[in-house]
Amino acid sequence: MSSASSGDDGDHKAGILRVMSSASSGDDGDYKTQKRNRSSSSSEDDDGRRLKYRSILSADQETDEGDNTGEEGGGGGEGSLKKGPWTAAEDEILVAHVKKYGEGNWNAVQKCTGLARCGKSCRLRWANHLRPDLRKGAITPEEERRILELHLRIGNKWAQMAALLPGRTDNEIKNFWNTRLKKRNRAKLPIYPADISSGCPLNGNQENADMLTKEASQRDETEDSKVPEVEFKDYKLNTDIFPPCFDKLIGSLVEQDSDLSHNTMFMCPSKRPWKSDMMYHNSYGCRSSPAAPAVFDQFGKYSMLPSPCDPNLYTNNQFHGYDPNLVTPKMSSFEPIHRSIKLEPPSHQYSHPGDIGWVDITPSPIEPDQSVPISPEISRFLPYNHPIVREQFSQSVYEAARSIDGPNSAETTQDHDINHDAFNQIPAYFSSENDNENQLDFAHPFDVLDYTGHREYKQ
DNA sequence: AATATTTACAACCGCCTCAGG
DNA sequence: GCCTGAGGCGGTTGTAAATAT
Repeated sequence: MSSASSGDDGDHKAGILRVMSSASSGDDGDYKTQKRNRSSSSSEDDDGRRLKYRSILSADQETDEGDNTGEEGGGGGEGSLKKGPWTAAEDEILVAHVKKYGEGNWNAVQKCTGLARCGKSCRLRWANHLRPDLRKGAITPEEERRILELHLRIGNKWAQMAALLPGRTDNEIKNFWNTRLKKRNRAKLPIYPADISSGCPLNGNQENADMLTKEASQRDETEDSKVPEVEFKDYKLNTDIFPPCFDKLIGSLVEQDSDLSHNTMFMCPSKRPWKSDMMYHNSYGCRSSPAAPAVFDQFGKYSMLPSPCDPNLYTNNQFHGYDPNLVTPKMSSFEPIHRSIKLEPPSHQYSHPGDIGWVDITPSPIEPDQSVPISPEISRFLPYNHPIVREQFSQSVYEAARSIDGPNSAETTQDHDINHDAFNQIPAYFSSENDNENQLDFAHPFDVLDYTGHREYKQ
């Protein structure tokens, strides 16, 4: 303990220095890491904080312990289940029980051991603290990046994130995220660093979540609890599908409007997955189809483009494209959300400003006679990465951008700094007929162009 | 030194899904 | 189809410690 505290001292100062310097640089800093390291270094096997917590609460705990022993004898009645911090003795009992009977059937713990804890509490205690495969200590920079990327993709799906971060618990990740969010909110920093927000698909997406679930289960099957480092790097636009300008485009959307990028647009809209839903809201609060086009190649798979929203949705400061039914004002106690939002199942409607009722935003089905950017016989059945398709698609995007910004601003496609309005014209794919998930991998870039009706490029 | 604020973390709560009867 | 219990998940709260003022 004494050695730990002397070590703490050094860390302490280093921590302060680092905080100070990082604060001025606007960086997140390692304050938390320092603090956590200190905490975890005080105890190898258990986290120091909990020990301190326990000792501080000793008076209370003593009586509890007494109650426990007395309870077993005195038989605490039904309703006398204990709450609050777990004691070492309770931990021992629970561990012994799990060793003997395995996980599950948590309600039996109380009956078998006399432990005055409800099944839920036992499960939580085991899962978050007693499991042997838990990874103690601070969240590493790699893990942090991973968390950011995952959150960007799937939102507040802590359990799914935990499945992809071996040794970390959903609670841990959630706490980490909330603290981080609060901090960055206060500092008026964007939630996601630019390199992540511009390189990752957007969250709140069921496909992403499902994909990650599969990923996690595959990881479970195949082993090893180490997250391959390669997954932390090189997130980039899938240029097999989209021209490089899209990278800028999406990045610029995130970056240019800090108000948009700050909180709202990436909040996960749903508390629960809706497995049966074929239509999903993306991070813009708009519905998307599972068959929406693949854009990014993270994890070697594809994610989704923003689904077709009314371009007007993006032009207002209030960002009306966000379905007010999707996020809750009680999202958290520290008000990370600035706008009126709530968590409810995805609606197939969105509230139009000024409208009392609801407006169905279901796009009209694409009419075959009007939506043929290029010969459908060719483009629609060519592979998405076919050179012809790529070339023509690239040209189409260029033309689309030109049509918005005018011919004078028509630099090269790659250099063109597509502005917010231009983004509104980004074609988004939508088809209620293409519900087959397999379609995802074959979503055709030109399908994307149909929706917005940019047909100038039609040859 | 005292007080206020921030941070990290554990634990609980309520809701949900699912399986079994 | 309904009910019930178990388990899972995400949101929230409470607390000590660390840090700032």
